[in-house]
Amino acid sequence: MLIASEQLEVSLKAKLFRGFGDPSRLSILDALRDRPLTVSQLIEITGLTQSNVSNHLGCLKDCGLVMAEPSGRYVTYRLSDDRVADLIALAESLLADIARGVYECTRYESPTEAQHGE
Amino acid sequence: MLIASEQLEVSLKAKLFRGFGDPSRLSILDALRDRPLTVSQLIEITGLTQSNVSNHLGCLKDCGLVMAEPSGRYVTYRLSDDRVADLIALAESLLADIARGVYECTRYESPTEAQHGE
DNA sequence: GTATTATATCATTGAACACTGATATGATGA
DNA sequence: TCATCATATCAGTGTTCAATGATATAATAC
Repeated sequence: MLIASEQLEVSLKAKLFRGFGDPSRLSILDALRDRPLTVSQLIEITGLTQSNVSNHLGCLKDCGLVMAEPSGRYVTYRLSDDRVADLIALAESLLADIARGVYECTRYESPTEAQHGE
Repeated sequence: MLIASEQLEVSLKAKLFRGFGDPSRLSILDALRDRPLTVSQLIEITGLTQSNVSNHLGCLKDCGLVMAEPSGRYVTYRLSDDRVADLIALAESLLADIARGVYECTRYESPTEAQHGE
């Protein structure tokens, strides 16, 4: 049985993973792997709305996954640590081998979407 | 702007991360880092209910993160790939440096819990 | 056979949270 | 000053999904 301090650590780790666990946030992080980008650039690359991007960036910044650097009217965001990119790369590598399984992991989804599996 | 196939890949990656993004699932994966365990052992270690553990194991198995090995009345689970443990280890390493930020990433949480911030 | 143990499944419920739209802030230029 | 541009914030809404409780399955023991 886990003790309190362990639960807190697990909870923190889970929260960190959830930072990567949303398609919008992940596409933002993904874009920032190549180079730092302004909010406008992120909006164009991801195709998300301005407020949506801004909300997610706020979360990612609070979580320490990205850093903001304002200059004039623009704010440039970059990954705060190389390990953020490493985590995504490692996940990609893992995913390459288990993609089918993840794709079919639809037990919590709507019946309609679950039909996509083979 | 992301094209369809890229969105699908991002969506898959996000889903993979969400496998790690719940405290219950993460504590199960965490426990399995040391050694394979039966469902009963996981129930005892994590303190979760039987149906809860079983539900999460089902998801983790569908997603390819763990493997099940039935023997008699027992089912032993193990991590399906070393990179699953690697991902957790990398996240721990990253978390060690940005723990404060993640802890205070409360923008989507209740006002009471948000008070923890500085 | 019945009882018990180990695990899985399923429907329901409630909370977390992603998205939208409106508005606010803050910088630049006329 | 006012207008515009880039970004941030916030309230409202809808969806996702974790947790629970009940039930089902399947193996062992009696």
